[in-house]
Amino acid sequence: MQDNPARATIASLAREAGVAASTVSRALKGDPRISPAMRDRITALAQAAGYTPNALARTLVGGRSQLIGLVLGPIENPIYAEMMQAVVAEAARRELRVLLLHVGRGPIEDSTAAALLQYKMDGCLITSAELSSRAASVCAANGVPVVMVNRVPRLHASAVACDNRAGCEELAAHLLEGGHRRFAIVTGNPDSSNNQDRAEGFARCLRAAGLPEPLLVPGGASHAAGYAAGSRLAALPPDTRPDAVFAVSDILAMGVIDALRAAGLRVPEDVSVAGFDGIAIAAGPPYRLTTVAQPLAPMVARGLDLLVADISGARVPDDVISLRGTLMLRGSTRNFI
Amino acid sequence: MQDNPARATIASLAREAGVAASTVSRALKGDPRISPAMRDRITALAQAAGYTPNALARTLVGGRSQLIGLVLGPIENPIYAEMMQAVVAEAARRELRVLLLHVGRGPIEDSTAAALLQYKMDGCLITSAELSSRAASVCAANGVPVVMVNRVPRLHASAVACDNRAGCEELAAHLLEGGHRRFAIVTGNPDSSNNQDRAEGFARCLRAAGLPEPLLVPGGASHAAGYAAGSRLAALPPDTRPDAVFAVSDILAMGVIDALRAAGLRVPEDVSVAGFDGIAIAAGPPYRLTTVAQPLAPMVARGLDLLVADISGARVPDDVISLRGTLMLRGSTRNFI
DNA sequence: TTGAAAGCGATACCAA
DNA sequence: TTGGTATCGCTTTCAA
Repeated sequence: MQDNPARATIASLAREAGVAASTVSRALKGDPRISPAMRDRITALAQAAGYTPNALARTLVGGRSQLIGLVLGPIENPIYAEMMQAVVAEAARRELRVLLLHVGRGPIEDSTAAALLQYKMDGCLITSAELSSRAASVCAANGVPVVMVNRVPRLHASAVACDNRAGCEELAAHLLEGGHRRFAIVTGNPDSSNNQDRAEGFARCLRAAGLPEPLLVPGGASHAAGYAAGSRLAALPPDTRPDAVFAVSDILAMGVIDALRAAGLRVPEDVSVAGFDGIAIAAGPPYRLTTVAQPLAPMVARGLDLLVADISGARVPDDVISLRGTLMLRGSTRNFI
Repeated sequence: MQDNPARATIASLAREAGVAASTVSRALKGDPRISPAMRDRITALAQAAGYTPNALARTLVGGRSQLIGLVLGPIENPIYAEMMQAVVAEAARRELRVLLLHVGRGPIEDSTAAALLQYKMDGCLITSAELSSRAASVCAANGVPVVMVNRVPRLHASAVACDNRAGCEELAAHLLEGGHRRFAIVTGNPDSSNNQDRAEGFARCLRAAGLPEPLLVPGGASHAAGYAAGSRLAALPPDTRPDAVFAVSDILAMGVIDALRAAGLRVPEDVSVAGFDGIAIAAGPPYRLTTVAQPLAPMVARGLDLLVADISGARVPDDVISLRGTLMLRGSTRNFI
């Protein structure tokens, strides 16, 4: 079924049908002022010839490219892979193609950022918690619409993120009700707004409940960082050891749990551990992690809607959308009471 | 720094410089037969105007689009996220852009497959172990070069994969030397050539060593599947329980370990467990998984080289490249002797 | 309802 | 060394 020999084009179809190219173009996109007979004839011809429109030529004329760029966070954290999957699915639903711009840490290379302009991408989705982002500034400088997912907006841009505050409140309330009184918070990278919000939001709830300041343990963004933090916690004298640990991300929490257990402590019997994100791998054994699950698909969907709106010229005034996460009560935390 | 107001084009630069468009085009790409003076002048102008070439128009003329499609396997397995990162990095190095075609299980939607043609992608990289692949047949039917990474070729296409056989031999030899005699193999999805090769390759070594057939436990492609398999192993009467388990992928092996431990067995003291892939998350505690690490970056690099060669018309006769993995001896296996 | 022609941005060929 | 022009595939006025 080889048909390399010159793909069919509007022109070739027009020749074959003995009509003008414009007629073919119209017929193919269901222009109302084309006779049904003509439309059917052309459609059949196109079908037979295996015609595929050239999206590039179409874009050149002045239309949209239907291409969006995607900047992805560090893949050590499975949340980004899950996010990517959601993006691909939701984008496909909107007939958008996803161009991978950058993955992981480190500044986006100039050439990659340039691609954004060169390929006339309609917009850009930035799903990274890291603050820095060359792509963002390139977009801003060139009027390319941007939407941030999973982070607060920098520069001016719309954003959709999980409601960190509400999530932390629910989680904190649950742990407090469960009888926990000595808390530790394993923090994330300081350049991530999410991490800061979550640590701060959680701490605020403890204060509101009249508890002393929680122990702050510096973490990071990986299992290893969580493990290190967990080791430090495990090394604490039993009487100062927390009875509940909140790690600002699931991947961190997994590391914490592993370290605690490696040190002979039981989770949740000796220490409760909770996270934030809702990644799949942490749901089952051996973690059964209590966490706040981010509504990934809805977040991405809203983000794309915002992007599409912005692309369409609807001057959305830099919306910032916050979606509620879902508290997932699982086996890594317990009730003392 | 807004400069939406009509981006600079070759034509606008030509007008500004008072020369022909063709001159600008040549000057910008360092055509040898353009006067240094002219080149400098135009380059400066372009710089000042913030000129960015329109890759779409360039492609339309007949050149390559520098766009390649990427079909990614199920993201439950971290190996695919790591692979994606390698692809983005290696592609960038070759000035190629990566269009995300499909992620995870399920047939690639028609619209996505169509994008392959519509956007004039130069080629396609398929990094999935699953056999089915709509993208592959679309490519084959339309003469779009394809290279498979991490799977053997179907249809005709080049491929680069890890040498499953050699890896399994090394691993098996190590475990045999360590004194293990009763083996179990946790298999993967039957539609994955890698999984079959690995299970078969490992079993062959055992036979060669004069051991009885290993216990075959059906697994899958997820931690959960591994956990289920591990649970079945743990439930075996102690005298029939294997002293070494080989899971055909790391993510499976992790599940196996978790299940064994949950059942009160110690790894590696009671049972050794080894995997295949070399994913980052399994390297550290609590798994410290002994495994065969796939040379991801080299695999992807070779894959792209093959693809680029094919695109350039060098009729490579469907190469199949096999790269050696690296045996990583870690704490999940032990030596009895 | 259909046709003809202009043009999107860049390249390449043929002249000069 | 530089200029003009055709062309890639498609859309979109403007006519007919």
